[in-house]
Amino acid sequence: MPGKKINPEDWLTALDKSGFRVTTVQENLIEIFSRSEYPLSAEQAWEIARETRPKTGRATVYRMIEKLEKLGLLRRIHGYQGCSHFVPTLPELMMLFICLDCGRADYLDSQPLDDLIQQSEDASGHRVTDSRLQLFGACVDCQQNA
Amino acid sequence: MPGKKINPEDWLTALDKSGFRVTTVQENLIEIFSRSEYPLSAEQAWEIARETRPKTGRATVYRMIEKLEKLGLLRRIHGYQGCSHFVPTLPELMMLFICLDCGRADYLDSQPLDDLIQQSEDASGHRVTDSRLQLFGACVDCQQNA
DNA sequence: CAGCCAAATGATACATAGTCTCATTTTCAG
DNA sequence: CTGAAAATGAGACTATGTATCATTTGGCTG
Repeated sequence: MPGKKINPEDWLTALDKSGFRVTTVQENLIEIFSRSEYPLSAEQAWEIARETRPKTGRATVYRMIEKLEKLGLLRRIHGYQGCSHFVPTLPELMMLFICLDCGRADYLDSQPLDDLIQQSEDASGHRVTDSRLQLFGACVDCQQNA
Repeated sequence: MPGKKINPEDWLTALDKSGFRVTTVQENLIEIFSRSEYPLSAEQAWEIARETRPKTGRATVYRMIEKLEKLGLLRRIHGYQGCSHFVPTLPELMMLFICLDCGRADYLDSQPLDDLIQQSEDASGHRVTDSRLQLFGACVDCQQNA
């Protein structure tokens, strides 16, 4: 379902270019986030990280997430229940669909959202500088298996 | 800016009709939520509640919010930073704009959002059962004062 | 390649947000 | 008015996230 792939190498390059040091912890965490088909919470990422590097500290994971978010590589999403899960940012602006059955995230074309925002700005007079849209429901696969 | 008003009496009636008991704590909290122009967090509501009823318990506020949410009177929104603020639900479906300067919430017509969702369903094949959209930026008033 | 310094890390204390429990109080039907 | 059920308040507890600081690490310098 994800369709789009992220290359961990690119993330490490981006870190390096931004003046940050490239460490083994970071390689590990980047690997985890970029490979996951599901939005991960910080705690989930920490758990997975300790499978291969048991001494990984909790704070490191949070710091890393913050860093990746600032670099625009990771994007915070607001799940149906929880509020802090993360998915890799795609080069194109996209909006997210989350399947309530299998939990997977699917990226959708955001052009319609851009149009909607434009429309709302015109109608209300407010200036919109940021937006959060997430759609929830049953994905194509889960509809068939139901 | 809010434009729409909520009548506390209606909320109490709704509680009563649903078989819940009507208490003074609830009256107080309903008053607080229905009067506020700003989305309130549970902690904020608790703080305000204790101004007039110092002994109000924290758990009571959380329980009350849960109840009002289940009755569809209160709606959880995801602020720009925080993730759990609440606004009164309006009879019509509406989407929210939050001003990043003054913090106020404005309700916008949600028809365009319905159309967008329909469009996304058709394009992706997923079935959308719920959505969260919030717009952030500068409201009309704050743009003028800038 | 050895040494140095700043960045990154891990451990842990702390902070914040929210839940659970239970004894006491309140509501309201009879 | 009275009793049962619901609601409440106090505080212990959990989960999630942040701050501090001594130690380790990466990678540049000579």
